This record gives sequence, structure tokens and C-alpha cells, in this order.
Amino acid sequence: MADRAAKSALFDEFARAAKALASGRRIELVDVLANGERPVEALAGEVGLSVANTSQHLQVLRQAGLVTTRRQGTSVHYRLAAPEVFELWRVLRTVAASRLAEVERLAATYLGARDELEPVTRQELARRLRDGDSVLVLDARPAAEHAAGHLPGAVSIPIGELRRRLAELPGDREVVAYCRGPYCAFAHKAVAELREAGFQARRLEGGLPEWAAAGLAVSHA
Amino acid sequence: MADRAAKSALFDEFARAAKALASGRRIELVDVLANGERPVEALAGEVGLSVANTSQHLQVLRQAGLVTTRRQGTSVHYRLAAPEVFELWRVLRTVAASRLAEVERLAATYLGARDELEPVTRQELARRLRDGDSVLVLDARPAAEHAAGHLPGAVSIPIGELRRRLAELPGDREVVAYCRGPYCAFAHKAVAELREAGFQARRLEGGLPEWAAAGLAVSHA
DNA sequence: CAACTAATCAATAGACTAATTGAACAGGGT
DNA sequence: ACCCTGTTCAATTAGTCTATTGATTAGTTG
Repeated sequence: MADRAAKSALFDEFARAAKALASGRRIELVDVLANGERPVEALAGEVGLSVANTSQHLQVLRQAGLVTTRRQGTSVHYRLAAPEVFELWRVLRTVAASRLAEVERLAATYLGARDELEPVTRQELARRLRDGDSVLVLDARPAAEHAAGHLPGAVSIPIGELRRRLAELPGDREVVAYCRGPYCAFAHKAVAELREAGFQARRLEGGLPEWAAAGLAVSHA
Repeated sequence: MADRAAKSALFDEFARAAKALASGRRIELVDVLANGERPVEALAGEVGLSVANTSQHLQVLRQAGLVTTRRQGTSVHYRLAAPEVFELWRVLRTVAASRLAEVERLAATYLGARDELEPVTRQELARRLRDGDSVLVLDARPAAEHAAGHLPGAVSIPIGELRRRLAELPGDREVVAYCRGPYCAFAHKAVAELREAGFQARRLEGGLPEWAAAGLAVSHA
């Protein structure tokens, strides 16, 4: 039947969207973009590729409808085309993490001995913030991502600046650090550095995108 | 930093799972498998490929952890490795459908003038079944999929047999037909044939997997 | 045990695809 | 005009992907 051709074409189109995510670099880009829009040059820096190459990857994502752009002056800002795109990435990593032992192993390599310490759940942190509990929330992401949205009351200290800005932190409050998500190393590193310096510190489960997706308050101030 | 290599390896691993879905034929396989386990030969028939080729595609899915197998006698039955795999396919098609105009166009080509008639919502059908409302639920999928699980009280009439089995249907009850999901043509065709024959017929929104994922009762009797 | 069935494997042809780089180009800002 | 940021192009290199064929393994049946 002619149906076969039509059906194939339709499912190939779905495959196109999957193909856009069939590259580690493009997934990294989506992971960063889940934290807010960024211009190409910044994205290139984040994933460690040339601007030209990053631009190519972004075109692939755009043609698959996963990201859109906004021109501001001379720069072009990319962002996820819809919240479902983050959802797609979230489900993808869930499936991969639960099905591929390899992911577990590589995550441990990259993030360090994972979960040596239980992370703080979103629910718990939300409750403590609501109750005015004494806790310092630390945003370990780059300043631009903090500016695009962050946890209420969070202090922005990009991971690279943490060591020389330790003095800014009060020693008597527990620190809860967060970053881009479960596969971002910033918060892990921050916690390690803080504990080494004698602070009481823990990591938040997930990152800002997960916090926002859970419907919790995001501050833009 | 050495971090880059570790990070790349980790995200490449996520990409592996996406790559498994980066083929229209493999997505078709997942779509069928969401309706219950099937042996290789049956799957080959469904997607219109040779058994050997189908087996190859299934290996790709298995290595990505999306499906698992069970040997029964001489045949090997494949099934989705976890409910999240269906969820992944569901989100993927949602993203693709809302972002790619092309999908809309191709879906119309394959399924025919889509939604000439509003489909019955799951909620509405569930209520009518609960209330003992007069409705005939018709399962247009192959008998094997019906056997693997179906809507409560549904009558199994595979689309290919419908025309010569019209006499079995009572003329005084509305017929609600369903199949594998929103991109399966069986229910569309069934409704067209039924209406042509003078029946009052509508399509259920989504198919069995969506019904099950919504937590509604699935009968195996 | 031989014959048979279902599925997988191995090898391969052929056709594409993908990632990347550097240079040229375009749009907007100063 | 000239600079900046991105995009596009052309070219290179290195695969990858699909589908096919024929051989092979695992399990069943007479």
C-alpha cells in the first residue's frame, strides 16, 4: 500500500527531532539553554567548541524546532523553543540513567564520588525557605544564568570565583549549592570546596530547571 | 581540563539513547511495542522490513536499553524495558508535533483529513463505561495486541477484518474505535468504514498505551 | 537424531552523514 | 567606514547507516 510510504515519512519526521539530540554536544547545549537564553559566543565557551561549529549545531537544533532565536543588537540569543524541550531532555536522561550502567559509571567519573552526601530535596529547601529557616542558597552557575532566573534569595558565586570569595559567606549558616542540573559539576565542586574550607554545605537535588519545572518560585530580581 | 573529556563522554552516552530513536523504523517498533510484547517476526511484519533487518534494529534499541527480550520456545519476545520508554516516545512526538509543521502535514497525509470529527476523550469514555452507558468499544489493532491488554469490554476486530464483520455490530449503539495511538491509522480507518456503513462511530483520543499511562483500567481477560 | 523454525550474526555494498575548520559574508552598532 | 557577532560556504576527513545475503545458533518436534 501507499500507506507505507506515508507512514515512513511521518515517523522519519519524528526521528528528525531525535536525531537533533543524537549528539553529546547538542545535548550539552540544551542543558545550558534550560537555564536561560544565551548568545552563541557564550554557548561556544560553555561547550568548548568554536563559534562556527557551535553555530552549526545550533542550526541543527533550530531546524528540529527545539530552539528559537532572538536578535538583540549584534548578538543572537538562543533559547529552548518550549518547556517540553526541557521535558524531553529530562525524560531522555532518566531513561538513559536507569537503563545504561555506563551512564552511572561515567557520571561518577565526571561528578566525583556521587552522593557521598544526600542532596537536599527541592521540597525540603522550599519548606525551609518558606519557614525563614537559616540557610544560604548558593548559585554556582555563571553570572549570566543567575541573571536569567534563580532561586529566591540565592547568592551568585560562579564556581570559578568561589575560592577567593569564601570570606563573603557567613560561617554559621548551612550552605545549599545548586547549578544547572543533576549532570552539572558546579554544585558538586562548590560543596567539596566549601566543606574543605570548614563550611557545612550540601547540594540541592537537580538544578534550576528542575526547580522551575516543579512549579517552585523563580526570582529574576 | 580533563573534565571536558569526562563530560563529553557522559553526554555522548545520553546521545546514544537518543540515537536509538533517530530512525523512523525504530520509532515505529517502539510504537508497536508500547502495545505489548511481540516476537521478531510479528514486528518485522508490522514495520515492513525483513526479519534480519528488524532484528538489527532491535539490537540497536536493546543496546540503548530501551527494550528487553524474553525467550519463549523458539521465538524471542521483545518489550519496552520500562514505562519511561513510552514516556520518552510520547514526549518526543509531542515536541515534534508542536514544533515541526512538517509533522502536521505528513500526519494529515497518512491519517487522512484529521479530526474531521472530534475524538472522544479518555475521560469521557471512562465515565461512560463507568456509568454503563450504551457504547461499543472497538479495538482495531491486530489480535495479538488485543490479547496483550485492551480496554475493558472492548471487542477485537482488526482493521483488516472489519468490512466483512460489520454484521456482528449492533446498529443501535455508538461505536468508539481505538488503536495504538495518535499516529496509528487503524482507528481512523475503522471510523471511516463504519460511518460509510451507516454506523455512528467516533475515534478515541490516543490509543491503548495512552489509556494505560493515564492510569485507566486495562483488561487482560 | 534429523529436520525444522525463529532469530541472530557476520560481512558487505553503497549511499550518505557528520563534525570540524577557516575564510568569506551579512547585519547591526558606533 | 569600521568593528563585532554570527552565519554560511567549501572542503576535508572520517565515519555511520541501512538493508541484504548467507551462514549459524538455540530451541522444538517428529
